[in-house]
Amino acid sequence: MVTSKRGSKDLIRAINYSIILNKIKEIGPVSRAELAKVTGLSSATLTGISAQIIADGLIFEKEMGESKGGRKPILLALNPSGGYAVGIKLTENTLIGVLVNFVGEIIERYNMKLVSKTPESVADLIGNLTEELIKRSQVPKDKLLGVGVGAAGLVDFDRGMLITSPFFRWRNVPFSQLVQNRVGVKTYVDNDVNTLMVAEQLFGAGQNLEHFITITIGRGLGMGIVVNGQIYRGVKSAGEFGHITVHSNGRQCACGKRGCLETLVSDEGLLISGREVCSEPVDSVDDLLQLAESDHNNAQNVFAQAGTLLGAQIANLITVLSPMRIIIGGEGVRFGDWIFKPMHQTIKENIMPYQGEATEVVVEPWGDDRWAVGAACLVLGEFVKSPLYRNSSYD
Amino acid sequence: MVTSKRGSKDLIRAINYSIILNKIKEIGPVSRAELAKVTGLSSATLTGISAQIIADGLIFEKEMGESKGGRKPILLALNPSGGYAVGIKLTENTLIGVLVNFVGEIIERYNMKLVSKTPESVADLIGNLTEELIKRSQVPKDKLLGVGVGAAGLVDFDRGMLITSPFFRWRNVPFSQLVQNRVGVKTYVDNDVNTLMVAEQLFGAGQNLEHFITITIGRGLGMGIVVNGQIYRGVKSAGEFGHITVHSNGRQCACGKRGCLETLVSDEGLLISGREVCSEPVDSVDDLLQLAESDHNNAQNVFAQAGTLLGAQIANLITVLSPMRIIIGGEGVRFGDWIFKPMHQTIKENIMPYQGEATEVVVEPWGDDRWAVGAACLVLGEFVKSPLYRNSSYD
DNA sequence: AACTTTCTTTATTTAGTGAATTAACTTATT
DNA sequence: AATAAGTTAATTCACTAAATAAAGAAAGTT
Repeated sequence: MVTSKRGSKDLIRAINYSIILNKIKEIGPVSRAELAKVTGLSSATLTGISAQIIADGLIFEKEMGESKGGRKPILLALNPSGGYAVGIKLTENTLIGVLVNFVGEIIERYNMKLVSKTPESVADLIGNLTEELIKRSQVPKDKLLGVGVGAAGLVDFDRGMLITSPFFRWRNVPFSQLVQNRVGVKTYVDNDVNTLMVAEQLFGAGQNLEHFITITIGRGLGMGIVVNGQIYRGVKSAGEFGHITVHSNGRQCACGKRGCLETLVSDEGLLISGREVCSEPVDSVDDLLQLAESDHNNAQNVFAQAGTLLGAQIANLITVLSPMRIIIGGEGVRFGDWIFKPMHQTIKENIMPYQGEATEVVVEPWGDDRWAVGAACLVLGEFVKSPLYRNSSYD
Repeated sequence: MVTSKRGSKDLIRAINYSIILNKIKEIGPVSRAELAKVTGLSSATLTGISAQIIADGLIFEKEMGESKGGRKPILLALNPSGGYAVGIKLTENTLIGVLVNFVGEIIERYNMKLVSKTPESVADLIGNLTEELIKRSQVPKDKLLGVGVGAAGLVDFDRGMLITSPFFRWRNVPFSQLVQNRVGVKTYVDNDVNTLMVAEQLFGAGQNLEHFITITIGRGLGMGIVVNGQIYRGVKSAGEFGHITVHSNGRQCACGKRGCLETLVSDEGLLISGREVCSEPVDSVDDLLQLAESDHNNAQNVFAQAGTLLGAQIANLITVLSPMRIIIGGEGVRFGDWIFKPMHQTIKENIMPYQGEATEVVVEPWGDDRWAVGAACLVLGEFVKSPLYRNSSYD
């Protein structure tokens, strides 16, 4: 009723191209014959389209398979060096950069300190960082498929606009355009949680899931939603999970409201709670974590209460959205059982008996370059995504 | 990444057929030339496909338009008598039936009392009701496009299964198949909130909205979600809004949990709350409503508190999902400002300053046959829906 | 009579398909 | 071991159908 991408030969091609590419990613290495079987396409079509994807460099004839009593199958697989993407996480003072290959493996890492914080100078520095990554990795420049940038704040992905940016006080900056002008390749900008989610979707715990949710715990409390294999963005930035109201007269939040979940479950929220109940000096959440691990009861309770609150809200999320999986990530993953044990317990107590059990809640191990890898996956995603969900046209 | 409907000539045709049919529904009566312009299809294609839709009886050449300095345009419009659908709402003791035309207008109404409550006898009675509706309306039988059934409880739409049914204690009943065998036309079964939502989507406040949410207040507290123009169902029945936990030690709910929103905001919830605070006899929510309207302070507070609770949860919903619109319907709409004024107030106080304002919350006027009309719209929706979102295949 | 706008017809292009063909094996038989 | 028969994989080819551009017909206005 809303979709209006019109049917054309190019669309057919693009759809089938994408189906085949995705199946190879999913079950490859795999023969053309097998692909024809699982996709329902004819073997003739498979010959044609696979030739095209090979010409595009995205897949290659990797090896011969075992014979099943006849000619040996030629197994097709994603070509790791078929293309590369640069991913950059924008933080308050630093650009964290990675260069990944077509299967999401990190080839090169490099960070740069921000000196000036105007949009132009940050875009320029991203250009420098991109060039540095390419130089160090010795990847041919024309194999760079694009640059992805992940940033905190409200982002209009389709227009590549940073609507608000907490660190820089920018407003409605057409950032992807700025970067694209500098680097000369297609550039995507998205909210950092969404970048992380795309990484999970392509190469992580979100693979082949129609619906899943990602929640990140760290400086803030973020959330991303995938519905029918595509990121759901709502009219204006869906997924502001951290700004759910849990206490109508709670702590003041930076968003302007009071009692947001984030004022209790986030680095700063935990820190404040910790200082309220600990007589020891608590300079950071890591201090608080240390206290908890050295058997400090009040510190443990701070994490436990945060976990309980988080669990209650996640349970409600499950009740309303019934996702296949909820993936928890972010720097806060290091709080471990102190927070996640009570969280799981509370989820269990608050979901519906039959309906809620269908959702799996997993805490993913965390690595510091995850944000940046996610940003790079924005680029890769555009190649793997179904054309129906893509912004770019093809006719 | 998930979608796998393969590209074929039939798919192109089906997509463009659907685009044109929808555009005519949206902006018709409209000329072929204008349709070509807004859809991006060639005029030749428009000639071909419009001829086909006319042959199918779904549109017709309604009238001539004004000349703009050349040949007068022939305006195409949906054909109200292009097809008819029967919609049935399953309640505890009664079948509420309507027959609607292709543009959703009610042609005939009829109800039947349930005598036996086995799946087979209910399916049989639906057959009788369908035949009665057709007889009375004098609609030619071959113009009946299908039968839609709306039921409370958990429904597996794709399989047409009633997983659980609160009124009848059925379990995993393949109900659409049972009815289809009896009536001989395509039959769809869905949760009643979803049927209502499809009606809003096709002919009501949800037209041309990519994302919106429907909330129904009545015997229960239901919710439906439309994302990208399609109903979002989750893994297991998304939208159990009534079973969000609001008080961890609250009232016992029929679902097995405690403190569900529904135990406070629903006919029964209001009734219990009313009895707790009113000395007068309160036999039904309508008694309570009467008391409120005759200036009974405690009764008014019962509604106000329910409205506040509801508003707080809707605000959180907006924060997380950022839908374009939230449509509130159901029998509870008659509580009017007693409940909706505090609801709106609380929503306002609890949404995020910038993000939340993008969502509009509307209370729709209620009619008793809405449920049944919605069920009929399940059938019509299958004709208007984009083939990409449809279950049925076409090759 | 000249111009416009709407709609249809015609020839062309192109993507998928089934059937036939070629390629490259394994297995049974002599 | 040599050969034939059978299998599976991949490609080639003729065919079909849907969109399209371009040309033409229809029906107006100026």
